[in-house]
Amino acid sequence: MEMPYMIGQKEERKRVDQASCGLEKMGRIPCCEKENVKRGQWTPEEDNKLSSYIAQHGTRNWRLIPKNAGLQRCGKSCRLRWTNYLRPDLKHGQFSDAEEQTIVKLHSIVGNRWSIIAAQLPGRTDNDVKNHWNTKLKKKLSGMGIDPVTHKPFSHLMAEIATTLEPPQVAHLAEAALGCFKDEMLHLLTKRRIDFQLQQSNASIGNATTTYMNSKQEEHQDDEAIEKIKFGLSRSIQEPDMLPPNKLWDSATTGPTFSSFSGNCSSAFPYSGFQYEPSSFSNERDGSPWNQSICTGSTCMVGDRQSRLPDKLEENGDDSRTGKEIRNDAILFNTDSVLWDLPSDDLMHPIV
DNA sequence: AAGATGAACAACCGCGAATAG
DNA sequence: TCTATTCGCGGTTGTTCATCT
Repeated sequence: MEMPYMIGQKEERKRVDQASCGLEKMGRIPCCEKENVKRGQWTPEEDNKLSSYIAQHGTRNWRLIPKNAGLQRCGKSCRLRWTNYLRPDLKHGQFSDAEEQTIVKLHSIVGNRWSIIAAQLPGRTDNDVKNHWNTKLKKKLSGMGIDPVTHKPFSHLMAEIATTLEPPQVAHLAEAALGCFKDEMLHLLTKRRIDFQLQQSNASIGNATTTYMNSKQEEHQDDEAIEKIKFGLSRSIQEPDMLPPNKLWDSATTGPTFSSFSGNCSSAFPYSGFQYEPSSFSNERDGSPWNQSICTGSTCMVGDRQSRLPDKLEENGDDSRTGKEIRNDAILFNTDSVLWDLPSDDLMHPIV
């Protein structure tokens, strides 16, 4: 399917991109002739040509494959079509609960290293995993109050930030947080995508925790939950001095606080048999659970580009981009900064 | 019924790593 | 060791279909 309008846009963007990064000057060689190359959706005829050619000759030289197979496609495009769609060993159905769990677990460890994650899921490609993460899993975690980048509860991140601020700034932060998250909370709750049930009798003192519920609730319960969340946030705003120095928004304050909103996720993830381990989020051995920097999580953004492996891994000769030099999966799954106890036996393939 | 919006998936792009010569 | 080429990865965009208003 030719899409001339799209090609026009892309060419323009490419021209701008190249100009901005000096590629024209450097004389970067295009991966294929742009003219006479078809783009967009593949037709069944093209799929057949490519599949039968690869069945006979294998995937030795992607640049030659389109020529030899009689396709007006870029070699790169052929490779992508083959690896993401035509390969006979691919699964095309929905992701199972177990697969989703594996993705979340591994993402908490290796970040956006989709190829590493996909390698543990037979029949799934990195593109599949990436799309599934971006369209579903990220939202699920966010809906649970968990930051999909660091895999920490939003409340913990806020508390960590707050430790660096003076009380008046903390109040402003809480106010901003209320403004930022209010609409999303209301949306999620009223849409019944997630239901939050505040722990009833003992929620007010001591053990204020919020439990993720799959069960349906009455409309007025949603409203009540929203009101409680608002109440807790308001208290945090109005009484920042009441908050203990190292445990901002802790359950010590009466009523549900921001941390109680998402603090206990062990029964929170909507997959059977799956437990998110909030206790791992804090390093409580030194008595100052909130002192670690935001970036001590196993997946944090470095610069503007990649999430990274735990330091121990990188020290271990890891190629931070491909992960091909990772040798010791015991380190990978036992480091303190890892959120999950994922035995290496669980892995389909050792991460190498 | 029609337009708007969102979700899911497919495909493209540039970049850096790996490899060949 | 250096250079050119190829490959694979992750980010991003585009398309299609479903649902909502």
